Amino acid sequence: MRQASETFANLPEDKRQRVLDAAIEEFAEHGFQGASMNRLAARLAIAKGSIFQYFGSKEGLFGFAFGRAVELFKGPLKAARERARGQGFFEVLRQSLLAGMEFIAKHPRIHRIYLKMLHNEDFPLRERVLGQVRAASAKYFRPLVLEGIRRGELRADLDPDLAVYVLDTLLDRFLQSLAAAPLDGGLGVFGADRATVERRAAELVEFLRRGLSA
Amino acid sequence: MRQASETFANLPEDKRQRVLDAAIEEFAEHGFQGASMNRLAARLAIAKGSIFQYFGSKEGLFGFAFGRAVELFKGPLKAARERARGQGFFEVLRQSLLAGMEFIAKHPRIHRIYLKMLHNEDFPLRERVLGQVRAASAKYFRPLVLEGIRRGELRADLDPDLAVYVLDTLLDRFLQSLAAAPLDGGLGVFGADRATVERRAAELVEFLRRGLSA
DNA sequence: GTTAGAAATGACCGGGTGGTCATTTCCACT
DNA sequence: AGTGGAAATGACCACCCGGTCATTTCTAAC
Repeated sequence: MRQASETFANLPEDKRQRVLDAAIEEFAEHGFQGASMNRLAARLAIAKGSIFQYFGSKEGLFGFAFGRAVELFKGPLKAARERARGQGFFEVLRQSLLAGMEFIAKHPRIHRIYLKMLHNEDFPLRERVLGQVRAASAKYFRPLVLEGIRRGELRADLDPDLAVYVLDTLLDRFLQSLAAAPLDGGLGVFGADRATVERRAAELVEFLRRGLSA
Repeated sequence: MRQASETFANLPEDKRQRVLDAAIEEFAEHGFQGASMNRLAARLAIAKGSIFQYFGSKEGLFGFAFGRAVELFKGPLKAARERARGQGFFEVLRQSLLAGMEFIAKHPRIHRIYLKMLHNEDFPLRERVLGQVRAASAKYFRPLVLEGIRRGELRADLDPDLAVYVLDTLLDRFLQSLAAAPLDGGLGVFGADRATVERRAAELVEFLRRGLSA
């Protein structure tokens, strides 16, 4: 996370929050390149000069606002693993999906920025942020898979690399389906109510448990 | 596909191709919003006015160039299905992955535009193009799954909707991994040589065939 | 009421944007 | 060589961008 000026640090808490919220919204709607500092200032009904006084530049604002936002992601995932402790591989999987859903439901704009960042090369910090996300995912799933094999829940000759990749892929894309209609496929989870999505998540996990082949 | 002016239609074939190629490259590198008509004109070493004479607007250019590009996608997929005819569900799957790889290897910039379009709302024709892609995917996979069940290759109680979704997800994302390092996971296919990628593709299909559970 | 320092302001800057159009260049046909 | 219409041109337009900074406004201590 980049640092903001002392001026910003001295601001009252609610104003700071208002500014960061509006910034996240602007970046979520328009991406980094498309975001407009003029529009942001107008939205906030404060002078553009103030924003530059706080963060120095558009890039500085993004770094600060997004850096603060990703901090929010760490809690829920740990909680999910706690919740499902000792209930087996596939239950941990299901709980992780639910945790992801919950985070997205609570912070949809952060997720949208992440999605835009995936294929938009001109976001600042892109390499670092995406690298961290992927590394965190691998660090999360790999022990899970190894433990699953050890306990006999998963096939002994499973390729862990491939298994981690498939899990990461399916879960990440399932969460993408919640936010982007074209990725929904025939699943019907885009914009669906919570119960429907939870049911589909459980079905997906069940699907993985049973495998494909006859 | 939008239409270009008669002026453009009258141009010699090689110049038309040069213009469209450069346009695809510009959009692939910078997205729709970020693409610059000035830069494009400079690249082509022709006057900006000419481009506007041909296509009327930036949006018109994109519609025409991209519309022509997606036409190229239809052939290889049909060929893949032909090639694997009668060799079973999973062989068709493998051949389809190879066809996707081949297309991306031959037209990487078209694929990049598609990827950018996934999460960038301001592309013209976005809804229509992405909807068509998803529909084509479903239309391709669904009979494959149903046939697989009928022939006893796939579990009889498989949920076809979910199966189609998983196949679409995994294959699409595998192809994304070829083009975007952060999506590679631990797989090692980003930027890898053809043999490596083919091996990984075969492993992925094998993984699907055998399933996860013990 | 005065004052000092922090915070807010918005006119202004250079530069890039998509788009226009009067003018020039080109070329095939007589 | 002359000519008519198609094609190419690039100066120009209004607008918006990220960023600057001299000036004004606010606030709190005395």
